[in-house]
Amino acid sequence: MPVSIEDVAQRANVSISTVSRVLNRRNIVNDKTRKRVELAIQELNYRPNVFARGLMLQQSNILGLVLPDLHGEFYSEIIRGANLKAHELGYQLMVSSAGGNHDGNTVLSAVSNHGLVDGIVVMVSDIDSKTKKTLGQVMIPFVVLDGQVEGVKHDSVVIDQRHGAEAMVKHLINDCGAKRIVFVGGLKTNIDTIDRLEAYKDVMQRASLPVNDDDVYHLDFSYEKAFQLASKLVEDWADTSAFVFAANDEMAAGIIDAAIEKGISVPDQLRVVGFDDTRIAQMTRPRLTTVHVPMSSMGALAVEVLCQRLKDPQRPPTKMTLQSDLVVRESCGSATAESL
Amino acid sequence: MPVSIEDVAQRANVSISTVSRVLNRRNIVNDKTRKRVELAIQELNYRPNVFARGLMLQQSNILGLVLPDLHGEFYSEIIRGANLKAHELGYQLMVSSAGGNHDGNTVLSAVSNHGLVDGIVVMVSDIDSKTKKTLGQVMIPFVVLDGQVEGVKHDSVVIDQRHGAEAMVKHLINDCGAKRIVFVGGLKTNIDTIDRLEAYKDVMQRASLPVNDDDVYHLDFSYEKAFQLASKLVEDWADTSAFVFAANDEMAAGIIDAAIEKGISVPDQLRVVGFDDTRIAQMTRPRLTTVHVPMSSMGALAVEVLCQRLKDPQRPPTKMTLQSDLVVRESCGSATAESL
DNA sequence: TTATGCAGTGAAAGCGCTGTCATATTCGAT
DNA sequence: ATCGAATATGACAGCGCTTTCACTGCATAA
Repeated sequence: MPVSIEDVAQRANVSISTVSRVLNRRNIVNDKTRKRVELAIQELNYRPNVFARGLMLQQSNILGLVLPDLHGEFYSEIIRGANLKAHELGYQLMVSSAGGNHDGNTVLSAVSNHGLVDGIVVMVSDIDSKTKKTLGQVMIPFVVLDGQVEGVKHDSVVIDQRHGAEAMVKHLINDCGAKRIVFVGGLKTNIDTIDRLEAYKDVMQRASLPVNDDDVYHLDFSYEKAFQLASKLVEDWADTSAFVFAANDEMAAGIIDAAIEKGISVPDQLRVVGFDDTRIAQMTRPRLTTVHVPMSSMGALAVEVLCQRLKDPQRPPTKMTLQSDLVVRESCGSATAESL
Repeated sequence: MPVSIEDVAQRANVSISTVSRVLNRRNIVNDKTRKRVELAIQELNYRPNVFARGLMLQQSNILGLVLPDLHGEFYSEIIRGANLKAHELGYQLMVSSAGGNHDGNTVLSAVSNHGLVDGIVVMVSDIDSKTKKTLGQVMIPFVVLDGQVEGVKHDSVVIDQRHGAEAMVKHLINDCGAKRIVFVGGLKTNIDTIDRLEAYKDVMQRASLPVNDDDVYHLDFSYEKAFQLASKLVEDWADTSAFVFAANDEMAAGIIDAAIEKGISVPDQLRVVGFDDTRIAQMTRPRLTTVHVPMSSMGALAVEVLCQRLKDPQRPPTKMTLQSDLVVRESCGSATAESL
């Protein structure tokens, strides 16, 4: 049933070599012959077999995208950006989640060493994940999204989280008059959490404000956990005029909702800010002051860098940095709220 | 650099046939020989080349997932469910968006006719999309998610939207005392919109309530559009005690926010309900009464059905139906709100 | 003894393609 | 007429694998 290059050759009355030449636009094929071949291709609706081609060329035009998880808007946007750019550059995208109940390594090494994909974009959000070790063994080009892997040469695309995080904390202190800021992060080993927490501590110290370890919480980025935590603590926070800096928008939303449930008004009695600037940030009331992270750009840029490496394997490792920016809305009680 | 079956054969001192036999666990290989081969495989960290294998076997263990769009939590959850199930069954998933500025057909036919994927799951949300026509030409097994394609035999996984939609409208009328319900849908040609609108009209008529065409709006499922529309109409709606039935949660959220902005209280002065039961539904205040659609199950089930078809190409076309259920929260003003 | 069967293995034929090399044709210049 | 170069095409090897078929021993049956 599947039509092969042989069929096309027969119909066009040429050899398969000529058909191949037409397909690959390599050497010049006589105009008339080319027309004939192209017609045959069209009539038979012929598509070159990817496997045969891959076998010869040792490449597939498929890129792998391995994320820690597929849950939520954050990853969804990365996928979207990556997918768009991949197609733009003539590649297909294969998405995998390293997490879940599956062993990330399995997936990763399966995908990469199979020779199926030409290169991969990996997001490593956990500081000592096994994924990192596995990456050391990966024989194909890969770019690390939002992280670094020691001892292995690779390209990377990172977000300058510090910039946004620092701007946020400064804003809370200088413009909103914060004296106490509670930090609600993700897991202790999570790279993003670490970066954001450090920025928070730095700015606090520079502003001569105390950094109380009791004011640092490590959850799992989920709405529910944040809601639960806040349900217990929100009254105390409000009483002490504390600000809450959540490491993502979802947790910020959970905290706001917990506050509302306790009859505490945000931002009048409690100020809460988030991180990421997902659409959630615009859906909470009050809308979230947050740090904008260009998620789909991350995906797109990572794919782009990967493709460049594929084109030129010799180029020195690149590290691209994307900026994160403070977005001021209402949840921090600041006067300078942007309009919708 | 890449180690081939040849290398393994040499190291184990056997022919490649034997190595292949060990790999495929087909004919019985002598225990001792097998051990030797397995050792060699391990020592060399050998992985069969996917292309060579695909070329012989005419199959790749890759499944395609083609969605109308990759934006938002709805699709993200489908991907997640599909991905998990695919890995569970030993397949890789390739995700494509038919939408965007890319021609869905191109992607679809490229993916399918290339012979790269063994089968595809396609979501066709537009009633007369070109995708449908393209599907007619697809030569590999495919399952349609949330739709039907006339004239072509295929499996499908659908959501019984009517059930949920009817339950919703009945609830609004019977339990909440709605006399006028405004319907805010997606595009006129969108399958889901059509289903939900029909259910809405049916129930309205059966309840002897007027269905005013002016009360039916067609937007694009986005928060922003819904917000804009509601900003103009929300006061009129509130004055006439209208209920708003939005065809997804995002639009419902936009409408609620527009109302709040105009100083109209939800659910006291205006009642708004959504559809899908994405996480957004729990993040709005008041939380959304909505219809739960099992998104990740959709993805998983579609993959499962596809794999069954792959195993048994002869089996008659299946149509699996997933249920949608009313979830009552606060935004409809009903007394029977569930707790968080 | 010769025939028969069977477990275990190797040789070799492709799968559909690309790319190298050889061959055929044409044309301008000797 | 003869040659060289340029142009256009075909024959064929080989990518790494699976699978068929043939072959080798060795045990059992006739």
